Amino acid sequence: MSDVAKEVGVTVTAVSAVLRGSGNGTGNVRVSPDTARRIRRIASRLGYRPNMAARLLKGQRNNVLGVLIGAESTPANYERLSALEQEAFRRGLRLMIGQFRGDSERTAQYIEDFLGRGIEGVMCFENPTPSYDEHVLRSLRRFRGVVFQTRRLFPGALCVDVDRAAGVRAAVAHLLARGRRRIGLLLNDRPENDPLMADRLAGYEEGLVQAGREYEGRQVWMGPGVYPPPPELAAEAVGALAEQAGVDAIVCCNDVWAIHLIKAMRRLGKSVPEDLAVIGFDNINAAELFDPGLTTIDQNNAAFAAAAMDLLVAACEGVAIPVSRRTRIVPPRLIVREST
Amino acid sequence: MSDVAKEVGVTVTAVSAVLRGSGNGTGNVRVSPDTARRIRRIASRLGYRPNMAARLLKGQRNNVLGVLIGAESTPANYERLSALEQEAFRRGLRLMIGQFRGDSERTAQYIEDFLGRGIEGVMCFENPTPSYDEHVLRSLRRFRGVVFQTRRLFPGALCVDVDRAAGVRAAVAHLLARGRRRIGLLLNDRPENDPLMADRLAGYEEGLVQAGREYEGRQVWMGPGVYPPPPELAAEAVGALAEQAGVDAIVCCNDVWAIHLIKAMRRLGKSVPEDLAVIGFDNINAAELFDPGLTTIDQNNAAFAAAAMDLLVAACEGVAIPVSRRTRIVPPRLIVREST
DNA sequence: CTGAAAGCGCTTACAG
DNA sequence: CTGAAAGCGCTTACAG
Repeated sequence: MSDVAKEVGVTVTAVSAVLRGSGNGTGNVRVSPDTARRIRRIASRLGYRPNMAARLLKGQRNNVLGVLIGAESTPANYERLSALEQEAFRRGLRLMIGQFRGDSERTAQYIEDFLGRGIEGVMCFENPTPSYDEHVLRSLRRFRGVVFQTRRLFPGALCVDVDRAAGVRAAVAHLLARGRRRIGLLLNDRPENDPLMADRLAGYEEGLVQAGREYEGRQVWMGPGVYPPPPELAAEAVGALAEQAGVDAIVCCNDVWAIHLIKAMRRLGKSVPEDLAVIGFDNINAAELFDPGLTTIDQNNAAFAAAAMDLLVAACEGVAIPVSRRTRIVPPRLIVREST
Repeated sequence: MSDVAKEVGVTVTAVSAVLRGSGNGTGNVRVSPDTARRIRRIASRLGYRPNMAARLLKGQRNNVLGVLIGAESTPANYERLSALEQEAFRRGLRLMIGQFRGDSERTAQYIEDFLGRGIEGVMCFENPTPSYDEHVLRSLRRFRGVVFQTRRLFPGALCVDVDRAAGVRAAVAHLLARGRRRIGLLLNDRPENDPLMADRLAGYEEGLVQAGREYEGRQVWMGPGVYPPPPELAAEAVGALAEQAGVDAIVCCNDVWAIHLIKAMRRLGKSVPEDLAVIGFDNINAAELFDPGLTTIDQNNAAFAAAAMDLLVAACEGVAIPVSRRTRIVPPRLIVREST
C-alpha cells in the first residue's frame, strides 16, 4: 500500500480511504475524486491486493463464515452446502468448511481454530440426532452466531427447518387429486422416538382431515428405526400396507425408503405406479434416475440457504433477534415424476 | 498474549516461544520446562487463543487451502471434496471453498480474494472441459500451488487423474471371468472429441487383447456427446449393441448412462443381468440404490485426496517437483453389485 | 482535502 | 535462559 502511496504521491491514509471501497464516505478522510481515480489506477497497475490479515488485525470484519458438516453426511447436505455457498457469495462472504467426526474433542479443536481465524458465525450441518456434547456446545456459544438445521440445540439458538408436515400434506393432496383413495404412510421409526417422524405423521393426518370424506382410513406403518432398511424390512412394510391394508398409495419418510419399497413391489411382481403410487422425501440425486422416476418432496435448498444466511448475518452484526424469529421454517416443494 | 505474559511474570517473547508449539526448539529463545508449563497452564486458564491474523501478518503460514468447484458440479465432486477435507485435516490444514459460475471475471475475483487472505494453494474441481479463460489462468498462476483434476490446464501444472483405462480393463476382466463372451463398450462421445472417452476405449481394447481368444469381436457404440442421454438415445444404443451386435455385456462410460441403458432394456422386456450384464463408471450414490444394484468403477476418492494433498503441500512449500511427478495417477476400484 | 502517528497481536533477530 | 524493541500491512482518530 505504501508503494502505491509513494507512486501516486499521497500518504497511505488517502490510499486506504479510497481502496477500502466504502471510499470517501466513512471517517473524516476525504479524497478528491481526481486523486481517488489516480490511486485506483496506480493500485491496479501495481497489482495491489489488500492484505486481509492486516485488516483483520485492525478489527475489520473477516467476512468468512464457518460450516461444520458431518463427515458421514449424506450427499444431500453437500448439495445444501453448495446452495449456501452461492448465497454467501452473493453477500460477499466466504465459507470455510470443517467436518464433524464424532470425536468431540477434535470438533472443539476445529471450533477454536475457526475462532482464532476471526470467523464470527458458523452453520452446522449435522444429523438431527446430534453427537454434540457439552464441550462442543460451550465452544459453539463463543461465536457471534450459530445456525443449526432441523432443530436448535440449546435454548435461544438459531435454526432453519423444513416444514415437513407441509410436505406430507402436499403429498397427500397430490395423491387424492390423482384419484388414490387409500393412502398409507411409512415411517422409519415411531413418532415418539423421532420428532422428524412425528412431523410427517402430523402432516399426514392434517392432509386426511383436509380431504374430508375423500379418503378411506388411516394406514400407518412404523419401522424399528433401522436405516437404511434391509430388504426384509421393506418387504414387511409392503406386506402390511399394500397387501393387508390394501392401500393404493404410500407416502414414505424419505427417498431411500421409497426406492426400497419399489424394489420390494417389483419382487412381488407388482408395478409402480399402476398397482401402488409411491412418494419419497428429500429429492436426492437418485430420485430422477430411478425407474420409475420418483415423485418426492424437495427440501428447497435455495430457500434454506437464504434463511440461514439471514439469521447468520443478523447474529454476526449483533442484531437482536426476537425469540419468535429464531427458527425459520422453509416450505418444501413437491416434485412430480413417474411413481405417482 | 500480553495478559498471559503479565500473569505468568514473563515477557511475550517467552509466551510466544512456548505457545507456538514448535516450543522451545526454534530460534534462540529458550524457556525452562517449568516456565513453559506455567505459561501453558495460565494460557489455557485465561482462554488464550492465538490470533491467526497477527501470525499471518508476521509472515507465518496460513494453513488454509482454497477449493474451487463448479457450481453446477455433480454430487461426485462434493464427495471428493469431503475426502479432501479429511486429508487436509489430517495434515493440520483448513479448506476454504469457492464456486465457479462460468463467469470468468467473478472467478478471477474469487481468486484475488483467496490470495489476499494468504491462501497459497488451490485445488480445482472442475469439469474436464473447462471454461477457464486466459484471465483466470493468469490469476491461478499467482498461487504457489494449483492442482487440477483430470488434466493439467497449462504446461507444468499439477494434476491428479484417475486411471480410467485400468478401470475399464478391470471391468472387461470381471465380465470375462463371469463367463460373458461378447462384451460391448458404450461411449458418450467419439474418442477424438473427448479424451476421457479415448481412455476408456484404450482400456477396453487392452482388456480384450489381454483376454486372448476368449472374446468374440470388438463392439463399440459411440454417442453424439449428448449428456445426460434422452430415452431414445439409450434405446438406440441398446438396439445397436444388444439386439444387432448381440453382445451379452456392456461397459458404460458412466453410471447415468448405465442406468438409462438398464431402463431401456426393461422397456424391451429384457432383464439385467440375465440377458445382459451392465457396468457403470463413477460409483455415484444412486449406484447401490438402483435396481439391480449397479456394478461400477469407483473413483477412489481417498487415494485421490491423498495424492492431491501431497502435490499441493509440496508445491506450497516450494519443493521442486520433477515434470514426471506432476501428474499423479490414482487407481480406480471395481465395485461388484447385481448388474453383472 | 491531506498528512503524521499510533496501534491491532503476534514473531524474531538482538542484546543481555 | 529471558527481556526490550522493531515491524508485518493495514485503519483511524487527530492535527493541520
